[in-house]
Amino acid sequence: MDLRRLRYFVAVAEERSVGKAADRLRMAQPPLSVQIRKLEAEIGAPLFRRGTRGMDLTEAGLALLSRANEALALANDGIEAARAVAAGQRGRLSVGYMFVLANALLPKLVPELRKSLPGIDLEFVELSASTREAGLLDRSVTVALCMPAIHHREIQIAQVGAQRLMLAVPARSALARLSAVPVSRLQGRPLIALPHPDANPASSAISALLRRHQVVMPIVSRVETVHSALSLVLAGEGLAIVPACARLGAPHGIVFRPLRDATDSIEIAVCWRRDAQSPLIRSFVKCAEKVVARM
Amino acid sequence: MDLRRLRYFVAVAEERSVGKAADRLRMAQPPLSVQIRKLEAEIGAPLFRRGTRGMDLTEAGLALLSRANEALALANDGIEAARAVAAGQRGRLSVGYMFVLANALLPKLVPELRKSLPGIDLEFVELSASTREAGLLDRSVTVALCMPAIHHREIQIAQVGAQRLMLAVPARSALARLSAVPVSRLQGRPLIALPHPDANPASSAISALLRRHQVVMPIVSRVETVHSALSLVLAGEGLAIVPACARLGAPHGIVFRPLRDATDSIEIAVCWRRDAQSPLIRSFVKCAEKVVARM
DNA sequence: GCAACCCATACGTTTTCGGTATGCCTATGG
DNA sequence: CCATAGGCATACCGAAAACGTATGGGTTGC
Repeated sequence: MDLRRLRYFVAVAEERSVGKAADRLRMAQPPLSVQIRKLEAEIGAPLFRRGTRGMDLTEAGLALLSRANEALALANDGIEAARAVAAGQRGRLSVGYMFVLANALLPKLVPELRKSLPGIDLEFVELSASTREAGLLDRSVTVALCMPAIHHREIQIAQVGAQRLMLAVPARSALARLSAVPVSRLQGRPLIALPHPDANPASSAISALLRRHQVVMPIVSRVETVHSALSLVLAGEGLAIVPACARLGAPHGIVFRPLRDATDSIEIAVCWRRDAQSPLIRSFVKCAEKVVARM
Repeated sequence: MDLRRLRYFVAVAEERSVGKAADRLRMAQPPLSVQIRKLEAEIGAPLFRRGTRGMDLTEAGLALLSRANEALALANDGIEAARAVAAGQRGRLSVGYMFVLANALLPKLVPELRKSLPGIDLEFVELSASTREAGLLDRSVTVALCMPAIHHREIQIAQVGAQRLMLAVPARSALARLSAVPVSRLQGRPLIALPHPDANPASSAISALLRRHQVVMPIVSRVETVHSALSLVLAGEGLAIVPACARLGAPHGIVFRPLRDATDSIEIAVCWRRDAQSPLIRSFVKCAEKVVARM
């Protein structure tokens, strides 16, 4: 069953003439005549009545015509759809994000994406530090908004911005009275830490900052998310060093102070599988850059 | 755009492997690999991710897959439908009939057709003596139940029965008292005639009968249909010679009497275009014969 | 480090398709 | 009644596409 034959058949049926159809198809009349007869042979019944004034569909031919048209349309539609998806004009984009970025980014990012990527079905999935890598690798998300980036052989990164590190302290703490806290003042104070540096470079940025200032903070707890850290700060367990955007959505009773003499920051990055590189992802990165820039 | 390529594509997508798909398609692996790449070249984007453990659909491939499946199904469906129509297992049959036969035949014919031709859309169209031929020639009806048959170069005939000619007289007429009327008693009586013999052989059967008995009946009216003739008989305009089946549905006040010494009859025939010959028509003829036999 | 698996490439053979030339049939017109 | 024109079918040839076999390269797994 060849789609070309169906196309030829439709042309002949519509023109009611082999010659006219051959003209429309930019081919000679004899081979078209042959193809029509081959189609009839394949079906086992005549599709046309040959008259002296042209060809006329039989009932069997009429039965074939409508479906042949639909089949042709569907096949064309299929390749067009595939092209559109490949070009990033249509398709699905599953956006993973870390909760600490949600309040700061999503309210502006989502409308921006809907505007920049019309025709794309968007899905948003919250990722945790421990699942974000797997989510990309098993393709359950197409892109991930991470802080910091995921470093992995299969994963590509585009940094779209950065967040300064700030100190989170209880509002009634003595440190809260300072407009900016010198790093040296942290010496010996208990730290609520994010996952171990080996697994999470965010935490490693904090370690590097402390090490550079030769400050030691004993780790009293390790938590999975920034907001869990803030909860423990509020509970008086210790202090936390977190990206600035964590202020949004932070519980009452916590205040954020810049660290004097420290401009360290954590990168905000878009991450995706190398082999999933596509125009859609490029567009997403552009959107993310734009939104982060005016964050 | 070749349907074969789509079939190959679907096989590879389902088997997630060129080798397995080639096996299923009963072909070697290399040409299948080539065809897939040609399809990708035609679309302008990769449809599969090649891994070391086989092939995996990309988003573009996924977009194509569903429509490719539908297109394949439609194409198959189309050729199956065409075959079914050609075999008379599906399709449309437009049945023309003359009103004089309707009361006698249709109540039994319609259920018989629905039973014998399941899957066929039936349509019933009343034909007049003057339009029945055109109805067949322009294919607005597929078959025509006629009395008598249509004689035409393009039209084929199957006689399925015959109806004796009977005399139609007003109930209060003197002739109505006879159980059978000798043809000689018709001498000189006014006749309500059907269309001229040249155009209508039914009328010519009546002429032949009268001529054979050397009886002359002056023609007082010519009417289009048998039932119009009966109306004029009831009005006292004259007598009519009509097929026996005209009794069914005849107005009150008319009686029908056999003609003594005359066994003349008019054929009931199924007529159809020669070039529309089909299993469906053969089945229809069989049904008509069966129904007419027990009429 | 070798075997197994899987896809890609190369090349020769076969099938299929398209073009040209031509024939047959029917309608039309002088 | 013959001639012409229009339309489809057939025959033959050259070109393109597809298929099979042989083979290469990369990765996984024992």
